[in-house]
Amino acid sequence: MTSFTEENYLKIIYKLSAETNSEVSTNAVAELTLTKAASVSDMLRKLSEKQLVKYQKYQGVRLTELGESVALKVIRKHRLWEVFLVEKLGFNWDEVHEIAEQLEHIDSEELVERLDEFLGFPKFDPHGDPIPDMNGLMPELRHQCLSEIGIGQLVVMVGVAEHSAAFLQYLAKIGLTLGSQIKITEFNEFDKSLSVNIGDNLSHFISHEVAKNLLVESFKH
Amino acid sequence: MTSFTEENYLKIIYKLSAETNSEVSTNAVAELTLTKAASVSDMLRKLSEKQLVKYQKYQGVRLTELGESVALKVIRKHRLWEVFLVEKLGFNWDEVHEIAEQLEHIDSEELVERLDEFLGFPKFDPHGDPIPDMNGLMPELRHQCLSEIGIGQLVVMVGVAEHSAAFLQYLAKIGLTLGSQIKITEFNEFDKSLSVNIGDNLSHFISHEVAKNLLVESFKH
DNA sequence: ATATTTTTTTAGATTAACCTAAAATTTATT
DNA sequence: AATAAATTTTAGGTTAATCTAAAAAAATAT
Repeated sequence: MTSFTEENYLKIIYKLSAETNSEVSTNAVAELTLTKAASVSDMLRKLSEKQLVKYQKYQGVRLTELGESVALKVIRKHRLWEVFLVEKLGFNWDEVHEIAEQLEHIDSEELVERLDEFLGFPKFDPHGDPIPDMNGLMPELRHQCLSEIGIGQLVVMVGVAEHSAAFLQYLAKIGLTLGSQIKITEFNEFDKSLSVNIGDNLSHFISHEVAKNLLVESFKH
Repeated sequence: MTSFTEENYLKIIYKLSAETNSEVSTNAVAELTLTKAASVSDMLRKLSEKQLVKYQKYQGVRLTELGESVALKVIRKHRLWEVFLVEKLGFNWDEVHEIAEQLEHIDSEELVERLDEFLGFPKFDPHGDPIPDMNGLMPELRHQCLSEIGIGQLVVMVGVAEHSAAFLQYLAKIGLTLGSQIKITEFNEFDKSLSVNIGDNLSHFISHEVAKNLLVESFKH
């Protein structure tokens, strides 16, 4: 029904319009699909014919309900496979993206639902990203960026807003993983950098750039 | 390096030449790839340029060492994923083929080796087919067809020579699975049909057609 | 040994997904 | 508001994998 390539376009349009909450530009799609704008134009016309997107020439694109449900199914598969790779096969969280990019296109509803059950119906993937259910419903999120948290507050790391292997490896190196407890001990006005306690003892310096990409929730005992 | 399609051709050429132990004909390949002979000719020329097969026009095709190693890697992945689907996700043995046909093309050595370990380094898939190791080495086989076994001998079912869902479901229905103990109690000359005891009690009629497709080993206590 | 049939290959098209270069449209700047 | 700049689309081409129809080679039968 939908090809590997079409699914990638839908997934990327979904992500871009989730960020901006409005029409997505041809160039933005071209950048993430690693193709040229001309190719994107072609594909948008085709996806539009298939009722997967709403597309007006020169006016950007957005997903239809149908397109969104396809995108969410791909995202569901991607995140479930990431859980499998980390929880069952012992991969690190910075090693699973490329493999999941392939696995997300395996076409079998039965497989997805059995995998979900096998994994214990996880609500979040190894990066803290929410896993939509079979109807495309996302678990509720109430995270904030670490950069928005005040001094003294105790929070728990629940996700990352940036997924590059380099960033993920850096976090692992300084002892930050999902579930880590963080308390801000110092805030430096001039560069917005932070000093934090990670867990009980480790004290660490965290740049604003990093803090912006750390998703946290207030600690619940 | 090798495309999805190329891998399928190599896999099919491997299977056909394992059966006949000689050059494989264009038509035979066309039948299994569900394409036309003309398409196969094209692809064989291409695979030949890539040193994956040895191909002389009008003289059939066989795999090179390189081609065989690619084919064996695909077969390894197919069979490991089948074990995963049955052992971990609870699929029946007649439901896994199509899904494994997709999973076998996922490209990650690391994934295959970790999956192998996760599954406990199985030597056979859910149909009793041998799983080549990472170097393409197959576990040794010493099975016979049930049709070659004499009256009174106690054997264990270790595989099937036919993989259709219909056949597999039939076996499940009469209580035959890998590991079943079988003793032939009667042989009927005129149609070569058998009466057998399955396990301790079940007595069953088995046609020659079915017996030919049941792989057994003599029972070891 | 020649003729017929079958198999295989070549020639020429098609489709999906991409490309470059040129044209059209929108956005930004004076 | 008119022009310049940026973005987007169209036009025309390429590649991988397929097809049909016709030609060539091999196998079979008289």
